[in-house]
Amino acid sequence: MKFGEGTEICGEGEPVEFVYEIVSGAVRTVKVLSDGRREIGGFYFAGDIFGFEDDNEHSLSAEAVVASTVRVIRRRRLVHLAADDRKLAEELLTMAMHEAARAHRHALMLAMTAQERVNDFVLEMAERISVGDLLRLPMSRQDIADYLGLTMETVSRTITGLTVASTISLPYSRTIMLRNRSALEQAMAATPAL
Amino acid sequence: MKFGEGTEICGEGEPVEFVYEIVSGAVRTVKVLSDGRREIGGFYFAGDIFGFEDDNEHSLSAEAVVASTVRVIRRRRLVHLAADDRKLAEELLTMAMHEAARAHRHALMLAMTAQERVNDFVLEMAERISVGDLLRLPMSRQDIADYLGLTMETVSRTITGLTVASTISLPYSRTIMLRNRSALEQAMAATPAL
DNA sequence: CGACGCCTTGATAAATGTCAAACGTCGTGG
DNA sequence: CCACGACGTTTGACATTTATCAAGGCGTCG
Repeated sequence: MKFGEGTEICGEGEPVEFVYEIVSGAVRTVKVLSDGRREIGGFYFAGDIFGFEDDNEHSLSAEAVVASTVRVIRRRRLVHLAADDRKLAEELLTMAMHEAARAHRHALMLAMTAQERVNDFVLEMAERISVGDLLRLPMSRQDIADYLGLTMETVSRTITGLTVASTISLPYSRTIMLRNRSALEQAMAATPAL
Repeated sequence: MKFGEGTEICGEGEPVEFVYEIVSGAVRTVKVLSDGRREIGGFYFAGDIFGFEDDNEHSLSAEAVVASTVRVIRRRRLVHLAADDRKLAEELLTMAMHEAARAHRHALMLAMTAQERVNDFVLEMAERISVGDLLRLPMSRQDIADYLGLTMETVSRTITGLTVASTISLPYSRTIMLRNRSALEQAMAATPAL
């Protein structure tokens, strides 16, 4: 199935009927609060699976960040298949644990400073969708801000700071050239304490 | 196995050899950054399972918040059993998805204001370990702060605010009487946007 | 060419963190 | 039994970070 930019793929509160695998494009999971604030739970790219939840309703809605094609699988069917296929069952478990790990990482990141969050974001995206040192972001500054729990302005200022420090360069606002990965990594205090 | 207060149950970076089920007590998962900041990934209580991760190493260490007894299970054994037991396999999957949901909720909470985080924390703990309207917290203010991404002082001030508003009362610093749950819930703007 | 949306930059305000001190509780020892 | 000391918590004054409000620039698409 295809979804245009900004289109809702599934809505918060809807029953979990399908699981989705992204063929191409990018998807964000979104929660909108009653006062208008918006939070993004995560971004998903080609090859990623989302919408696989245990509860009966989706806890977040999902929207296409850019025009995307998505493979839709019936949840019941998947669970049914897994009952007979040990390997598939293991894959599902692995996937769920990866999702948990990603959410945990997201949570830990949100407890850090704006600078660290942006650094972490750039590194995360670099791992997931960069081509060499070239990173093309499909999402807006507002999307990034809502994912990082910051404002668009703070994100923008922080990115500007990275270009000033020559850690990255920014040929277009959504294209990042990584010039100094170690500077990004090292600015992240995260270290296993001995 | 028994662990005394503050004891490490498993360390960050260690291989994932065991999975743990809490029989009694309380456990926190912890990450310490190189500059001394500490983050708490989650709290676990009697009946909860923790340490079930996919990667080869634990991403966080786990410590007993209070003296606790924990059942230790070999991870390999569990996976092996699940291969033959469809029901167990499903339970594991459900558990992993619940863990993911909890982490997602934690992340969304960290993007909110101090007031909302504390409200959410009180409600979460109320759901998990309160007896009626009486909530006895096993963890210190510092633990709460590290879980909420705030400072101890901010947590303390916010809790004081709740007592002033008669939303709760605080006979002892670690004992909370819930006087007005709806005030807590309503102060949380989280609503499915229509 | 013009208008619109997105991004950046600037000035100021609000929230939260930092540093420091006082308070209370609890356990210990006189 | 009371006094003391240690530790966790609360409170206060002030600093810093980030948000808010507002304006300007820049690129894109009609």
